[in-house]
Amino acid sequence: MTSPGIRPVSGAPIATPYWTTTIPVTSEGETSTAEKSKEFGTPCSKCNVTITSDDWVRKAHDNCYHLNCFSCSVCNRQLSTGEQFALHDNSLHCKIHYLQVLQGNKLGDERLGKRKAKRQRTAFTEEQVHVFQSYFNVEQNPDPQDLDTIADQAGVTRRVAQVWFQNARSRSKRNMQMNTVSPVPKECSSSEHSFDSLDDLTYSD
Amino acid sequence: MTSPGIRPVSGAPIATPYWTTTIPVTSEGETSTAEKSKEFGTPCSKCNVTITSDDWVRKAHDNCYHLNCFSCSVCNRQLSTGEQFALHDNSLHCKIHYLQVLQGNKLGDERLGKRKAKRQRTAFTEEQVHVFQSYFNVEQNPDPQDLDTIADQAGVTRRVAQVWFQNARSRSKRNMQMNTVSPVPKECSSSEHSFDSLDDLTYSD
DNA sequence: ACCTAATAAGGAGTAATAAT
DNA sequence: ATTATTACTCCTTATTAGGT
Repeated sequence: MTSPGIRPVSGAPIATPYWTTTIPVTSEGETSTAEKSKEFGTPCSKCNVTITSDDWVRKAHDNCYHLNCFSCSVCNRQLSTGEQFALHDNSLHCKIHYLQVLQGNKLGDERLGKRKAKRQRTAFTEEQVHVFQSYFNVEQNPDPQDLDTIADQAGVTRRVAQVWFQNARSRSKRNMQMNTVSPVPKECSSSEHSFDSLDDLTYSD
Repeated sequence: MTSPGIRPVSGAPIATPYWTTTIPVTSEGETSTAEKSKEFGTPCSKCNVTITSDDWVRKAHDNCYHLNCFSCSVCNRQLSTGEQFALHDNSLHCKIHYLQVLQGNKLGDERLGKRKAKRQRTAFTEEQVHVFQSYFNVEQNPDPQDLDTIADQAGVTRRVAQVWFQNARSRSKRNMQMNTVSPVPKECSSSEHSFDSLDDLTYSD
C-alpha cells in the first residue's frame, strides 16, 4: 500500500507545522483493524469528545482525532489517508490553506474551494451535562481554577466549559424571569397546561 | 470500456468549464472496486455530505461527487460514464444545458428534457427491518449514539436509520390514534367498545 | 391502489459567536 | 462578564414519489 512516510516541509517559515502525510493511527506502521481501540479514552483534539474503542482515529504530533474530526480548520474538508497537511497554531490545515497562511493570503478562498466553514457544535453526553449541572447547582460562576477542574472532569476544554456556564447562567436567568413575570398577560386560559419542564434531567441508568 | 480521455473544449468562451467525459474516480487509471474508498472523508461537492468508504464517486476538476450527485444542475439528469459534461460556476452541466448557458438561453428547459431529479428509495431487507423493529420495540426514540449503532448494525447510513425511526414513530402514532379515537364519527353506537388504550404496541416477533 | 422511504416545512433546544 | 444572535441538530407533521 503506497505508503507514505513522514516528510518535513523544506524551509517552512513558521515554527510548529510541518508537512506530513496523513496516516491512520492504526497503521502506525502496519496494522489495520485490530488497533482501533488503541487511543480510546483520550479526548479528540478537535471536538474534545472522548474517543471510544469503536472510533477510528488519526494522529498528528501528539494530537489524536476522530476520523471525521481530522479536517482542515479553514475549509473543513476532511483529510484522507496519504494527503498532506500541516499543524499550525494547533489547528489542522490542508495543504492549500496552509500555504495560504504562509502567504498571509486570505483571498481567493472561493476559488480554492472553501466551503461553508461549518461551525461545529459539541454534543455533550448526559454525563458531561451532569458534571456541569452539579457544579452549577453549587456555583453558577466558578472561578477560572474551578473551571479548569470542571472542564477536566467533563473532558472538554476550558473554553467549552466556560461557554456552557455562560449559556447556563443566561438560561437560568431567562427561566427565572419567565416564571416571575406573569407568563400569561391575558388570562389563565387553560389550567391544564403545566409547564413542568426542567427537571427531567435524570435518565435511567 | 470505450474509454475516454480528457478533452478540453476548444475555444470555450467561458473560463472555468471545459468538456470532458465523465469517468469514475475509481478508474483514475486503473482499479475498480477496491479503490472505492479512496476519496472517503471529503464532502460531496454537490450535497456536501461526507463521502464514506462505501460510496461510489465521480470527480470533476477538484470536485468529488457521490455517483448520484453527479448530475446536471439544470435538468438533474445523472450523468453516466463516457458522457460529456462541463463545470460552469462550479455546477455540473450536461452538454445540452451547458450549450444553452453559452447561448444565454434559459428558455426551453421543458423541451430540453428537464426532469425531476428522481429520488432514490432504499429497499430494506427483512433482516434490516427486523433490526430496526426490535430496537424500536425497546426505544422509539434512540439517541444519536444508539442510532449510529443501529445504522451500523443494519448496514445503512445513519440518515436512513433516522428516517426509518421517524416514519416508524409517525406510523405508530397514527395507528394508535386510529385505534383510540372512535372510528365512528357519528355516534358512539356501541357501548361495547372498551377503550383499553395503549398497549397494543408490541408487534409479533 | 396500496405501503412506505424520502423530502420538506416548521419548531424547539442550545452550543457557539458576535456585540456590548 | 452579559446579552443577543446565529446556526446546528434534533424533532414532528404533511407531502411526494418509488415499487410491488
